[in-house]
Amino acid sequence: MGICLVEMSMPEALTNFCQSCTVRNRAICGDLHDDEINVLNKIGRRRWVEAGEQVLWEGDDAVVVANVIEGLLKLSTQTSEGKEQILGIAYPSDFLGRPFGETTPYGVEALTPALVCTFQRSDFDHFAREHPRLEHKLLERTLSELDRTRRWMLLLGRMNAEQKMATFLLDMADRLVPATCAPMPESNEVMELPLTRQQIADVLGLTIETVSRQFTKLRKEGLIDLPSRRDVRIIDRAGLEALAS
Amino acid sequence: MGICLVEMSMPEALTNFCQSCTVRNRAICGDLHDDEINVLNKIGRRRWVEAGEQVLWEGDDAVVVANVIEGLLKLSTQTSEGKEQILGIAYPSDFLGRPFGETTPYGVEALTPALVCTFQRSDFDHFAREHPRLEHKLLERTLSELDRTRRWMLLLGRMNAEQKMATFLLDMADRLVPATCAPMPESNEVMELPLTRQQIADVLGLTIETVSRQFTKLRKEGLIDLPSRRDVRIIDRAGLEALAS
DNA sequence: CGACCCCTTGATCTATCTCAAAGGGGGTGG
DNA sequence: CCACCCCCTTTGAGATAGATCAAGGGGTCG
Repeated sequence: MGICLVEMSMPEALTNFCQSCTVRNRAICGDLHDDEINVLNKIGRRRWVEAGEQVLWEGDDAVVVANVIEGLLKLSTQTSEGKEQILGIAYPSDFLGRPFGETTPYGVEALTPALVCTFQRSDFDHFAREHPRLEHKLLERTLSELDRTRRWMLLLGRMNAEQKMATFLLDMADRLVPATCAPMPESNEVMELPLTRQQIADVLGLTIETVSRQFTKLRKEGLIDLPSRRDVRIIDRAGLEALAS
Repeated sequence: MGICLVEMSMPEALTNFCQSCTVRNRAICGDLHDDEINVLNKIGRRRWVEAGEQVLWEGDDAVVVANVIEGLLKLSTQTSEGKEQILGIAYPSDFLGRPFGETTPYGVEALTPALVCTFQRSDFDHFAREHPRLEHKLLERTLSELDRTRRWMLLLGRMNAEQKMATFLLDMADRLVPATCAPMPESNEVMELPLTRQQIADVLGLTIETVSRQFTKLRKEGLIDLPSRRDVRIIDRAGLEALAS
């Protein structure tokens, strides 16, 4: 569908990152003209974060927002007792943080090494208000994210463990494809999960043991294969879809 | 906080509803100038819907969007087996529907008699793209709604029935106040729930029996009083907050 | 007055959680 | 290169919160 460029290793001395940004066409900056991009480039800063590194802290004053350029991150929050709920996974071109807000409403942590393009929120807010095309892109993205989040509410509130797992696996299979430049959904392709069993549990509102048992169950039923801890091969997509219903 | 006008019963012969709209200052049209409002007024249509009446159907082509002027509505979706999950409650000044999208992602049904200001989505999209101030308001509203929805994910995924109920009651107490023009949170004020027990269950991802038992439990513990089916008096707000944690 | 709907309460069942212990797999240090 | 260790995962056994099934109560409306 979209053009999927291989990242060029540019000499980092080049100051205008945006010109060579691999996600520019998909991210919210995609509709800006070159002169506008140049202004945005001046207020943004690229940063690599390691897997496991925290990028945004829940409850902090919302001082930075960011665009994901490469890698995967998780958005999460927790109860006062420390039970975690993962609110979503951020993929390349996704937007992070809370523009026009006082506090960051969720924590963000890298699941893989990730490259993010960060902005001071005040700079970003100011720029956005002056560039309706950027605000429009952000609006479309936020509306889509709201739809996705609401669909996940149905999973959390009304599905059993089996339905949750099937839905999760299909969702990952769909979303991981564009993120990894893979060809079209070869149903029997192996996908590498960016999440541990515990993190999958935190996405689905389950415990790690239940997730593990469901993996085993789906494998024994011949719907999936588990070549290694992190890898899953979907053998019977239609079967999973029937479970996810 | 905000000014809370008593709705004037205007002669409906007046064609420019916007000029006297009780939610105009709070809704997304709030920042428009008079001439812009006049254009918007021409493409919008006011409509009363009865309690129980469906306004938007999940999965339909997204042909209309709307603003809530008066009354309360529920947004909901369901599993293929028919289990319902309520995704949120829409209050006066809230926005309904999916601008810039193909299909309506959730159903909308009035909980009370409600007055909505509807637009053909194509008209609205067109108008919005030409009026950045309106798009900005819509963006802010969508961002807030996303935050709220994500907070609810923590409830659905990681809270037990007691925590869900306490959180629900506190949330309703907070949100019902501005909607009903009541004075400041007189903690011992009775609030009239706009939801049946079944609908509360559908908000919280529980069954009606569990909701009923939790109501009884909270009443016996002296945290709330239940003067009638639909009425709740919060007796011990701090106690509820401790449970909601 | 009766029917209907919504709500409450009780009894039982079960999906999932909790607690516990035993595999691997991969990396590190000897 | 091997062995050990650590962490993640799997599996088992038992406990339990909430679901399910069932029955009865009470308010409201025709």
